[in-house]
Parts: sequence; structure tokens; C-alpha cells
Amino acid sequence: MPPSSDTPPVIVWFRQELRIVDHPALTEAAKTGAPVIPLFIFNDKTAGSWTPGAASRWWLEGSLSALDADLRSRGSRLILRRGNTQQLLGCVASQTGAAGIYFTRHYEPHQAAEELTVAAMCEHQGLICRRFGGGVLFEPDAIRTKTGGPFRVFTPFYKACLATKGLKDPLPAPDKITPPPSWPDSETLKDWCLRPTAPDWAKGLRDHWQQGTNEASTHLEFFLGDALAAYLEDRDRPDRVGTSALSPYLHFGEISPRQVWHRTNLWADSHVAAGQGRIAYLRELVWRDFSYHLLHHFPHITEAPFNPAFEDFPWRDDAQAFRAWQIGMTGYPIVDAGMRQLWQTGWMHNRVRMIVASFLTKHLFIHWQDGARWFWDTLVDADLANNSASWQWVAGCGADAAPYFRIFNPILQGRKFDPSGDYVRKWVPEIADVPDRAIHAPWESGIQVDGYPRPIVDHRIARQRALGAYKDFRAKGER
DNA sequence: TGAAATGTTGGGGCG
DNA sequence: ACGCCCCAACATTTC
Repeated sequence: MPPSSDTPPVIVWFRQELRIVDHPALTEAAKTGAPVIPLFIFNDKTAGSWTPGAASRWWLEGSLSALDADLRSRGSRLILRRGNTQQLLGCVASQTGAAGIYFTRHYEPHQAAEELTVAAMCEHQGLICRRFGGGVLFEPDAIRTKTGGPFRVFTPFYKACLATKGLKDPLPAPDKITPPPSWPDSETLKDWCLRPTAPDWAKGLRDHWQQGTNEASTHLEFFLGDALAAYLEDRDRPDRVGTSALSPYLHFGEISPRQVWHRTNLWADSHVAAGQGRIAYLRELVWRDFSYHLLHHFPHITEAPFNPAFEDFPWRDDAQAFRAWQIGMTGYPIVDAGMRQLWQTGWMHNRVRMIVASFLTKHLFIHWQDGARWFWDTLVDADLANNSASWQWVAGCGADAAPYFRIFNPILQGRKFDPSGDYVRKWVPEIADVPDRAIHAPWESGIQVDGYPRPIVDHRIARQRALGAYKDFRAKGER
């Protein structure tokens, strides 16, 4: 259908799918032939207490800037507005005479609620409202147990996903994105002050990350060529580059899980050695889907334990210990290395995330929510579904959770996954001169380094305390 | 996607 | 040569 000059435009409401490739809403909008108005609304009220954290806001600015550049390379651009989502969508629609709003659905509780108000507004204003599949491989409603319920255990969920046919190939970017005759008002990224100025704490982030879909693809290609074949073992090695580090790009939709799935399979099909690595890597993508599945069906998991037995669990308040954990001064090198990597780069290796989370919840016996909040503010890949599900998993109160008696020994974990201490030395430079054999527990060899603390808790004692407390708690529940 | 405690086995030192 | 003990090394159980 050839558009005439007065064809009403279509608004593509961008949310966390900040790309033009494999974007069903954009593709469909472009396909109508009508002018397209790409619109991003920054509404820091939408998500309640889970409004984007500092590291996330820093990342967002780069993503929006890159998306705008991608759109401009096709004769379009990104319109930026800040404020009430539903009002602004309605406002831009009436100003431009738009026929409808196309968008990608989301599964975070507040985002899903916002979609409903937008749909109601569209109905009221006579706008077409089209919602497309979200940034997951398998839509949470499409994967169900035999009795029609949601899954609560990963492995059967995983099998059900693999048994699902019809995972589509990613969509190419639209050839043509027709601009409207005139553009509506746009704010500028600068106005939004998403990045810090005084003090400018973001140097570490700048040194480690660049946003945008091109950068996401570069990461993926590097990972496939360099690390996928060894992924099964190397993914647990923070001292090596064994993971794809795609998490922030996936969170902001600078690459879609479908693109990653598709490209990984294509690559692995032509590289025999990739067999084991491919399975293990794709499985991690399904873990991501599992988190979204859980958040969609159990939206309370952001605030309360998935397992209600943990409602009254006697977590301990200890501001001093919590502070030591945050700044990486617990005296356990692998824990401190992880926490400092997080603070400096906005990211932490997954194995180390498990270690530091286990340490907070079991050694320090501090509430998983306190940890989740800290991660939320400091991670560039902060993601409500992954963050909530994963913290609960470690704490033992989540779906398919690690049993309460599974307590990581930070010394053994360090020796096993950072055997020569390269990772620890990189992030805890003050102990760089400690020999390999003592690097994960210097005090055991009588080594005391100025400025680096002795362990704030003794592993054996902390372990016994956690086991005892869990046991008492369970006994109390049975009474 | 643990770790520690406990149990079992088998080789070697030694009287 | 033999029995005994010690203790890795590995397996199983328990938290």
C-alpha cells in the first residue's frame, strides 16, 4: 500500500528493546508504509522502588544515543520524552495525528501494569494498540506444565522450552523507516542527566563498556570465536574471559536472545568443537527466560520470598558487615575482588556473584534483599527478573533454590576457580605480592598485609551459625 | 551451579 | 611371612 503524504503515522514506543534489528513492533510498523515515530519515554515513576539504578541509568544514556544513531542512518530518529507514560503517548499521538501505538511487551510487574493503562488510553482515544512478544525466547504464557500451570523447577521448564517448536529466526532491520512530515518535540539526553558529573564516578564504566547493537554483536562474535568451545569449564573461571558478557546488552535489548540463540547455533553448526559449549551456553539463555517466567507468574518475588516458609526468616541487621561487603573489605579475597569489580566496572563474573551472594546471606546472614538492592544500583545489567530470582535462588528461598545447607566456602571456591589468583590480584592489588598458595587465605599462612583486613567472620563459625539458625527456624516452622 | 563429616579400602611401614 | 596400624584416596552420607 503506497502511503500518501497524509497517511497518519504510527508510534513505535521503545522500552527496553533498544535496537532496530529483530524488533517485531518496529518491523510491523515499518511494513504498514506509514511514517514511523520512534519514541522513548523516561518515566522514573513507573517502576516504583525499582526505578533504574545509577549504573543502569549510565548505561541507558549510551544505549539511547546508539539507537538514535541507528535510526538516523535510516532517515529516522528517536524522540525522547520524560514524564507520565500514558499521558505522553496520548499527547504525542494527538499532536502528530498518529493512527496507533506499537510496542514490545514487558514482564516486570509495573511495566505490565503500565501497558494496561496505555491500552485503555488507546481505546479511549480510538488509537490502534499493538503489543508484540517480549525480549525472551519463549513467552511466559506459552510454556506451561501438563496441568496448565507455571513451572517452578528449572529442568522441566528447560525441557518444555526445548520441546517447543516455532522459535523464529530474527528479523532483519526494516529497509525503510519513513519519517513523518514533521517531528514532534523531543527532549535531549543531556537534559536527563543520566550520567554523573560531580563527582564523576563513571570512569571505570567508560573504560569497560560501550553501548549499542554493534558493540553487542562484537562481544558475541568474540565470544563465539574465542570462548564458546571451552565454555563448559571456562564459564566458571573469573580469571579468564570465558563468558560472553552480553548481560547488559540483553537487558536493554541491544541484542535479542533470539539473535544470540540463532547466531550461536549457526556458528556452532560449522565448528564441531563447539558441541558441549553450545548446549551449556544456550541453557544459560533459558535460565534468563526462567527468571522472566517466574517474575511473570509470581510478581511478588521482587519483594517477598518465593517460598513463603521464609517470610519470617530471622535475617540479621549488621550495618558494619554490610558496608564491608559493599566496599570489598571482608577479608576474603575472592569476595572482595568480586565486590570491587562490581563497583569499578558495573559488572561481576557470574561465578563470583554466587560466591558473594552466598557470603552475604549465609556467612553474614544479611537479608538477600539488601544484596539485591546493592546489585540493583551498581550493576549495568541490573534486571529485575534475573536479580530477584537469582538472589532468592542463592538465599535458598527461591524457585528450585539451592538448599539452605549449600554454603560456599570462599577459600575453596577461590582456589578452585581462580587457582593462581590472577583475578584476586587484579581487583585487590594490595595483596598482589602474596604467593599463589596463600592468595585466597593469606592469614592462614600468617601473612598480614597493611590496609587489608583479616576476615570479618571466621568461615567455620559462620557456617555453623547459618546451619544452626536454619535448623532452628525449620524446627520452629514445624511446631 | 557444595562442603564437611563419616565410612571404606588398600598399600606400605614396621615390629 | 604375618598382623597391625597409619593414612591417603576415594565413596557415601549428612548438613
